[in-house]
Order: sequence, then structure tokens, then C-alpha cells
Amino acid sequence: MNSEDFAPVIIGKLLNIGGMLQRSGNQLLLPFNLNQQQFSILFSIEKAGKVQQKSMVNQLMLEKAHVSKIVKKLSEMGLIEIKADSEDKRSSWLSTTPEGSKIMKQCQKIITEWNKRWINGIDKNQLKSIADDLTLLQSVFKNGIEK
Amino acid sequence: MNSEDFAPVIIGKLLNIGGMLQRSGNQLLLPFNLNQQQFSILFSIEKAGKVQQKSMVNQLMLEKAHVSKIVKKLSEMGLIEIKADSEDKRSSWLSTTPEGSKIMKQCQKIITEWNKRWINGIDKNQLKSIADDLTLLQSVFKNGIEK
DNA sequence: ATAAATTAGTTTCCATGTCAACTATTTTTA
DNA sequence: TAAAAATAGTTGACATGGAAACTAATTTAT
Repeated sequence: MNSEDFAPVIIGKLLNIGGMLQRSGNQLLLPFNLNQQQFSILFSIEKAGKVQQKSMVNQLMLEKAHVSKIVKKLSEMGLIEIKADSEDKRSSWLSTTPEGSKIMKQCQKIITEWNKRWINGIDKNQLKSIADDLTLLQSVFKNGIEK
Repeated sequence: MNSEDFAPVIIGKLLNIGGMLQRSGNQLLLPFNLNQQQFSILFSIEKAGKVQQKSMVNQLMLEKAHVSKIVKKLSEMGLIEIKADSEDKRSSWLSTTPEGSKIMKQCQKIITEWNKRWINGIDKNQLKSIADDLTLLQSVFKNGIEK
């Protein structure tokens, strides 16, 4: 078995796992009226302190229209605050409201519980090696595949 | 850093990579009027020779309603054939038409080219270890996380 | 053997994700 | 410095994905 044979297997599994995780995440976040993507945006905002949409578009590799709509929803839900950027009138700064932070903590608690269950039985060193592998793949796919 | 710290990192990366691959796949398959999910169903049918919806629902962990709609679309596109199951009138057997097989081959050619580009520079042994890691994760997530 | 439960697949409704076109602003360049 | 290009974000149209309710057939249990 040579390198080219592993590629489709890896892609297939990544797609399959990604889909399963997305659906599990949606289920897990249902009580908060958030889905996995919305959570990841809220998480990014919380983590950054304050952030502009463009940086999330670049980091998370999402459609800007998509991010825009999620930001709108999160704002309407009262989870984030939008402040005009004094230096660039096209842009604005996003940050979580106290309510948003509170929801985040609740979400993370549930997710942590869920994580504990699936890592159960997997060796710590293997987890580390998986994380490293995924870091590699992430950068490979993120930087785009050149012609 | 202990096991619990790796979990959210791994999940985050898997979700991110899964999303990127899905979007790349959709782009790649655009000329064929298929998206990544539709392709994966068509691929499953081609690979199996003949198959029923239920087995794809179980293997790919997709919503049965979703599979049903994709099957309808593929059939309307003339890529698959639907034959009644003589033993169970609720069910039917799916198989690719010659046209479907032709399209599949074209898709796979493009995907193979794309794969060659991203595996470029990654060691074969590392690819093998990534594939093994993903097999583990796939089974962990597929079998569901028990309470 | 019949009623109840399960299973395979479909349909409907609705939220979501994506694309393209758009506005407004900022940066580049000629 | 004025025109052209690029950038940040929004909007509208449209296909997709998912939950629930549904039909029809099959299996299980009484």
C-alpha cells in the first residue's frame, strides 16, 4: 500500500467524522438554541476578547456571509455586543456580553462532560499524537492545495 | 498537559478540517452537479454493486430522510437505478447506471489529482498512522458516547 | 391469528449554508 | 489626487440538511 492509497481513506474518514461530530455537537447545544457553527463563532469571540468578522473568516475558513448571519443571530440573542470600529467604518468589533459568557461556560461544561466520555480508554500519548497529526492536516488543507 | 486538555483541541480540529474538506469537495464536484454528500452516496452504491438505503444510513451515519432525498436526486439525474426488492416491498435495491459509473470515474480522477497534491511532502508512514488514528476515532464516535 | 411494535422509506416544514450581487469604505496606482 | 481596485460586511435567492410526522410493509408478541 503506497501513499496515494491512504489519501482517499483519510479524506473519507475525516468527512465522515466531521459530519458525525457536527451532528453530535448540534444535539449537545440544542438546549442553548445554538448549533455547532454558531457555538464556534461565539467561542472565538469569547477567546479573542474582541475580534472582527474578517479575522474569524480567515481563521475558521468560513464564508463571510455565513459569519455575518451568525453574528447577527448571536447579537439578536443578546450573546454578543457589536461596537463600531473608529478606524475603519466598514468594520466593527465583536465581544461577548455577560450573558454570552455565561452561556459559553454552560456549553463548555456540557462539552467537557461529553469529551470525558469519548476519551475514556484512549491512551494519553495517542491523543497527543492525534492532535499533532490533525494540526498538520489542518495547515495542509487550510493553505489550500496548489495546482 | 493531560488527556482532557487534548479532547477539545482534537474535536475543534476535526470539525474545522471536516468543514474545509466538505467545501473543497463541493467545489471539486461542482462540474458534475454533485456535492460531497451526494458523491459519497453514489460512491457507496458503486462500491457495493447493489445496496439498500438502510445500510448506507447505518454505515455513513446519515439521516434516512437525507439519504432518501439524495437517492431521489441521483435517480432523477440518471446516475442510479432503483429496483424493487422482491422480498421486502418497503425497500428497493440501488445500483449505478452506466452513466453513473462514468461520472464516478471522472469524479475519482479529479479527486485523485487533488489528493496527490495534498499528500505531497507528507511521509508515507505518517499517512498510515493518521489513517489508523482516524479509524479509531471513527469507531469511537460512531458507536456513540454512552452516558 | 391478530394486535402491537418495528422497520424502510417518503414527505413536509423550517433553519441553515452558499453564492452572487450589492453598499460603503479604504487602499492602491497611474 | 482622481480613478481603479480591494476590502468589510450585508442582503436576497436558492439548494441543502435535519426533525417530526407520515405511509406501507414486516416482524414480534400475546
